[in-house]
Amino acid sequence: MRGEASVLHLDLDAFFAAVEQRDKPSLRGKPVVVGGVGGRGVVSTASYEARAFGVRSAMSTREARARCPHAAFLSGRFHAYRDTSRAVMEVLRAASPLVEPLSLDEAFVDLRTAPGLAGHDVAAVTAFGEELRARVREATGGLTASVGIGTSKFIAKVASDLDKPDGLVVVAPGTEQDLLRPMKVTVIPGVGPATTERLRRAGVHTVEDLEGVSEDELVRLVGKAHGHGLWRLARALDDRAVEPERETKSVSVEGTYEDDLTDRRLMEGLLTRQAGNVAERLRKHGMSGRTVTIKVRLHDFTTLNRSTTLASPTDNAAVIGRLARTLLGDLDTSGGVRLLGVGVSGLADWVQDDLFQTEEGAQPEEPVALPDVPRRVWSPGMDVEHAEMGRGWVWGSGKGVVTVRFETADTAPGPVRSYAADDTDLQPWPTQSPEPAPGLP
DNA sequence: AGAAATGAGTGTAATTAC
DNA sequence: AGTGGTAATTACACTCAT
Repeated sequence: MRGEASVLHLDLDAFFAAVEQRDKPSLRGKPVVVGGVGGRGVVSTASYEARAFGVRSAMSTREARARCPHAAFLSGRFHAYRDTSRAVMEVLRAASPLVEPLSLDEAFVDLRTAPGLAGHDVAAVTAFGEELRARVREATGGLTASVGIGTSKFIAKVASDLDKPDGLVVVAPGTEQDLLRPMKVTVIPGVGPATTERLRRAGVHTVEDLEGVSEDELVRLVGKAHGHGLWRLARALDDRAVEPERETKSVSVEGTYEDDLTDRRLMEGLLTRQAGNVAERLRKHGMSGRTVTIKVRLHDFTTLNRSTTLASPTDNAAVIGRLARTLLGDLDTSGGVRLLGVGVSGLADWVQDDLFQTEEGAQPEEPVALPDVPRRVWSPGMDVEHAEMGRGWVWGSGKGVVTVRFETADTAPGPVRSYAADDTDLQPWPTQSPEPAPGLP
């Protein structure tokens, strides 16, 4: 808790959907839903137009389609989100070097280290925040951001939610408790459905109610660390620093399949492939880890984890894959499996250079057939280029036909054409293969 | 010798956030 | 036709060593 309002939280409004509307003029002002488009997908982000129909983040895409059938349903374009995010973070760092990104669309900025910010009175930080919002809009081709400024991370984050989209709220020092007391306990970070339910049973609904509960009682209700933390946050006590660098503690890959898996050989093949992806990412970071974990979600949504720890860290795909398959062997998957995942934790930021540790002399693994998960070649929303029509994006595909709308961020809404799915005049754009996952510089 | 306390390490599940 | 992917934190149970 600082004496002055010098923590800023910035949140881009409906980020993924806003990027799509920027790059697809025909979708501006229309409902847009970004997320998984398959039968088991969930909504990642809904534009405000879609929210008006009750579409929400984390809702199943099926339900979103029921509520807003005329929305554009797009799988994501993570390269575009990552590039846009990078531009935003650069703007923030130019304003103050101490920036803590929380995700692609959110960051804390420490205003104590902002050059060109004379004082931290409410008027000064308000002007600073507005200037920052303008620069973000400038740097992103028109995306809006909501900003909150306060005496701590907690307050800044609550504040950025108060007037979104496209708003700014500064919480004057000393007014924090008045702001929080009438709010529901769910405003407190770390209070999700489970904690809310426990507190509800104890008759605690608001922050003010929470303030009336002793620390001992809270610890009894929700556990030691959480209880202590809640007791403090209920009083707006928060001295967490803005941390620009946070080290990775685990790397994992998981996937949900369109149909439940029943074939053990197939599951092993998929785990093997995931192990390869994890190993590749570990090596890219120059890291290795000792603990290998698999995650299995059964047909009934029961989720299991199994892990094992090596004597020394590895980044070897074959080692990770073999351990993953062994761990799967302990489980009863006869009812079918909807999700499989592989992760490595206990990371060391160096690579063990030990010949005995490598798989040099090992027998080649029995190659596992990978009846691959059908990869959607033309996913809705993806960028394409046509030999004659130029750049556009995939509206939809099926039955061997792809429908494309030809427009970009800099054009007017463009025409729609359909092609055979195997038409070589139509190519993904940009030509290089898409980025696997967001995360790394 | 044996019991008890302590702390590190491991494995699993639960919870949360974004 | 019901629920994503990645990561962090914590609780709790156990084992092992001292």
